[in-house]
Amino acid sequence: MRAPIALVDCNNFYASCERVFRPRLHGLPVVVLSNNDGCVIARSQEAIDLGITMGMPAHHIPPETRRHGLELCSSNYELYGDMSARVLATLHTFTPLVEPYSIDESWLGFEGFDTSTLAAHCHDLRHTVHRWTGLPVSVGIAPTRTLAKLANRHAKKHPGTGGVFMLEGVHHPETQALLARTPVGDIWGIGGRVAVRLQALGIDTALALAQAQPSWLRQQFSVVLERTARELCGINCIEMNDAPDSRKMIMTSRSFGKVTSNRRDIEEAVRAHASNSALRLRAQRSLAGAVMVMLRTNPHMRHLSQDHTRITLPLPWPTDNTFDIVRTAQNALARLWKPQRIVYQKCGVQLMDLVDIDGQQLDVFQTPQSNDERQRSDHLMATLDQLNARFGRHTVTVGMQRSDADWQLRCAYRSNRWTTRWDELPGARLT
DNA sequence: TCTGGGGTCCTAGGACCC
DNA sequence: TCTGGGGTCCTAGGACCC
Repeated sequence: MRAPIALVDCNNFYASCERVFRPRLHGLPVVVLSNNDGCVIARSQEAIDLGITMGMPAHHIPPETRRHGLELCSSNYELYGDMSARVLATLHTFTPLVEPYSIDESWLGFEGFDTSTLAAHCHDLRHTVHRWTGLPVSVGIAPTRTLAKLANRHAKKHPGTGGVFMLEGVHHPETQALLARTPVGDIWGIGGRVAVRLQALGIDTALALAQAQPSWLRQQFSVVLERTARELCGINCIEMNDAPDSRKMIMTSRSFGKVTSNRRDIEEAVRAHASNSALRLRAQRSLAGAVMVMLRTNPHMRHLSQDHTRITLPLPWPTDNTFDIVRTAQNALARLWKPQRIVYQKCGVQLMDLVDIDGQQLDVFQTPQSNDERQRSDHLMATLDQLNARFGRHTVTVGMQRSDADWQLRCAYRSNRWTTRWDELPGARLT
């Protein structure tokens, strides 16, 4: 087969991260909750076995699971992000072609590798990642990404594989058998809606989808499904891209710790989200052309009046300046604000029309910013970022942003940020 | 009391133009 | 009776992913 693709995926990533520095959690059911301790977003195998499902609201977790030693964790993205970077660094020692896909998954390319020893190479990779980071991973190897996803699931499900599974050629009986066993809804790229429609047409396994006429799939569904079907046949439709493009939009949104109709609180949250989006914008060296502010009530509280509203305002010129972005976001909020008392649950600030900082182009209607202004702004932002990096994220903020306000997230069960904070480093006792 | 956040891509349909 | 047609751009919404 042509140069295969591997998918490396950390097993139960967030739950596994929680265990690395707290060995007593091994063997216990561990659950990681979303922001605001809202719902379940990760589970250890023991928690899965207790029937705790993905997305289950925290207050629906059956109380009897506590008897089994259930450990609840608030999400600790600082820890997960750092652990993810360690895994990535390890992967780079095994192949130059590494394309991060999500916080816990990467695609690996093996151009020029000897395929007869590739599986052994990946077993070595798996052991090394575990030794260097403490995290268990699974590896699926196949001619296309869609097949690598299937191979990875197989590796994870069957301990006999030792955590690494390489799909032989597409026409190999073993591959055909795997496709025949895979429900169509378990294929990467096929969600609930499309799965139901496919099943109604009698296509209920990966094998049936692979055997369907691509042009018919395109006509009945979309080019996306057509590509998926081709990938199942071993035809690569998604090229490797190890230099990921920068983001096309940047969004920061959070639920409030407590629902609120207090305008001052919401203004404060909007300032914080706008500042955070601007920081991420500078990190990827882009400028934004517009700001969108979104405000939403709690859709689960049907007895209260509902409001889901947003507005987009242009920035005076493409900018990464926190002050300009915060000011525009505040103006947007003022325009959105309704005089009736509405209880809001969430707000967000999205930066749009992003352009590369080095290749920016002005719109005919935009006021150019003088070089002088531009330099002053760059200098100010660099100083702001340095202070916040050195002394903590909230050292210098635009307007008031209290860290203990009601709108701030709840996170009652957060573990230490073991690897990124001096005052939270793990300790060892010598006996 | 209590139900996440951040992305991408595709498509349909409206506005507008000639 | 009978009211063009085709291209492009933009936006909103759907679907999916982790």
